Amino acid sequence: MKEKFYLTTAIAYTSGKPHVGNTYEAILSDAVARFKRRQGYDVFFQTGTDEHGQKIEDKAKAAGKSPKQFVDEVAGEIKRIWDKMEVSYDKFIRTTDEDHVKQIQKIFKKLYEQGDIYKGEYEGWYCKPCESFWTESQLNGGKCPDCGREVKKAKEEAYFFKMSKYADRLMKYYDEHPEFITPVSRKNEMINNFLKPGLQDLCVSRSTFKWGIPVDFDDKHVVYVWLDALSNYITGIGYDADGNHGENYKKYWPADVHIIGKDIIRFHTIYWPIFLMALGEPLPKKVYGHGWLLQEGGKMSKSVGNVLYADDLADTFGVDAIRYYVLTAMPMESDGVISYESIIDEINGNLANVFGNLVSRTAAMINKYFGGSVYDAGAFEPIDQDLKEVVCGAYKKAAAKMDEYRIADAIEQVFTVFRRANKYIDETTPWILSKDESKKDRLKTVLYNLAESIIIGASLLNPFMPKATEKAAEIFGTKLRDYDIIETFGVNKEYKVVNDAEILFARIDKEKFMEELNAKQQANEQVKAQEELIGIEDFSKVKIKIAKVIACEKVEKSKKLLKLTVKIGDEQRTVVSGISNYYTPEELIGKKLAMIVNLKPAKLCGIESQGMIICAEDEKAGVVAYLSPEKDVEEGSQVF
RNA sequence: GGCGACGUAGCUUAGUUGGUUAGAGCGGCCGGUUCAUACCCGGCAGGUCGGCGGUUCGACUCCACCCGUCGCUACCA
Repeated sequence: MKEKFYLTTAIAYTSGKPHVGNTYEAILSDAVARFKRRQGYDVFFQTGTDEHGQKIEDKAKAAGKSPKQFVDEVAGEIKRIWDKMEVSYDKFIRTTDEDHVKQIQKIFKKLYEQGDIYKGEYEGWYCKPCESFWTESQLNGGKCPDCGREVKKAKEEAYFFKMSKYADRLMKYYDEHPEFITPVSRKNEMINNFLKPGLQDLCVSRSTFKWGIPVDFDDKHVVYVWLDALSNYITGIGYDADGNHGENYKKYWPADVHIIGKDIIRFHTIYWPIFLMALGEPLPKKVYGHGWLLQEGGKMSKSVGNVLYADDLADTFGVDAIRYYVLTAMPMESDGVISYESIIDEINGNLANVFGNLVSRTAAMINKYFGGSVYDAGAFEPIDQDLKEVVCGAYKKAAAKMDEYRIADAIEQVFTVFRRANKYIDETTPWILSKDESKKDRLKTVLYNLAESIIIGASLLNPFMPKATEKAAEIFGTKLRDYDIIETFGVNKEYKVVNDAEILFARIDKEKFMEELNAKQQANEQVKAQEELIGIEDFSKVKIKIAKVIACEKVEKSKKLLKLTVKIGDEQRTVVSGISNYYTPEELIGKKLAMIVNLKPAKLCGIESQGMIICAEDEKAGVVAYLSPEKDVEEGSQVF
């Protein structure tokens, strides 16, 4: 009987369209799922969407839609992208699914009835106008982060989960399963920051917004989104809080791995295991926290309009190329970087030149010398041995890397097959053999060895690039192999190659591409600039005046802040500005600079800031510069 | 502030319990080849393994300190 393997992605939050970095996780997980299937595991791969919470309620409202309407649209978009990227999930769960909702209510009730959840009082900082509770760390200079007004300590009724009760058991689980948190460096963060100081009980209900799963015995409250979201891993495969589990649950739980982003490791390695302990269910075997795929030259930002989306990139470069790229761009323990130039370099280098061209030249020779048909004619030469060893040895090396979730390294191992095969062509020089009638069998054997190497390599590459590798197999008139026979050379007895093999990966003219891209972006910016035109009445709301800095010092408690005392006409004000990385206090004293004077005051590190220095930022060069009048003007002069 | 990680060739990076000439890919330079998507193959470039000490017969790999970069520091997901 096949061994089971259950893996999941984190479910994607439906607050907006996922960028390529979010999509990376689905592709990564898919690569693992496909590799495991080739290895013969009975794989269940679950992904989906997390659709509740205040943020979504707010976003929907802003878009003039009902929350359900809103999440239907976004979830549809996410599913469409996953499908487009060939993510081969077995189940796509949505937290608005009826059976999920029902189970969450049952789970909440069960935990309440057994005393792990209790009713208490949530104490936080409350902003009355915004009707919002904030935590200490969310406050901005001691004030409401939304409106900047005063907040008050306030209490509200809420349900809490007794986290501390399970802390010792969790520690024990960490100790007994050293690979539970991967990379292990994250484990220390969890232990040192949370477990050692003592776990606080977690507030698991909300009553300040509605868009969530109602607590069925107390409908003022909705279930805290993380209890809702995390449980998808069991509800999606048929968990039942009453114990009448579905077949899939009995078969697949516990999960073999939860693949998640590094930002949510805490939820998956502390809260989730504790919820499971409380439910009396086994814990997942591993939580793998991957790094982030970042965009070159700073953050992706929707307002800047430089966000890369996987589906757009796939339209430009192809699904397989983007899958390959995002998988290889990620180092094991840190973040990866994505840029158009490096995508093109990878496509041209490894995909077109090494892999694609190998397929192309081999197919062409088989057609040219033998009319498209070739088999092992038995003309072995010692030089063949090394080729076969490299080709047949690649699986073990790649599989070892996959077991460590070092995907990029696994792919690198596969490429040694193609590199070795290219070298083999130079070593055996088929074009010279072809000129000697007596070497015909040798030539046939050489080309057969190449075809066989390509099929083995393509089979290994298949989990990462499903379509292109299948095409490669079609070119050689065969199918890709599962990994039980991947270490044997000579499985196929003969190859029949198609006549006009299509090019798997076209080379891209990088210079031309970048020029066209720049032209396109400039055009977009112009359009955008026009769209964002404002009237003079908008501008006149902002009062800018020239201020003279009469004193300046560093704010001790902070890294970035400077406290400035400025004179605007007869008035003296205190301003806090985050520019200490760019200016020393001495540099600023005596200077005249432009400042917004009618901004609502805000407390930063306990100091009230009564205005804002305006600065120009050159992100690329990392330069920040304040603006000052070109001629000397009296402080207090207005800027128009 | 507390805890932790990292800093290896122009770039991205491997380096397992310390041990002979520190590996690879990309880029660069030189040479070879023509089956192929101006591809492929070979060679070279020569990096004080962040800095300074220490332990050791011997350290990129262990310890201390310094410099730099980054992560986590709880109820927004």
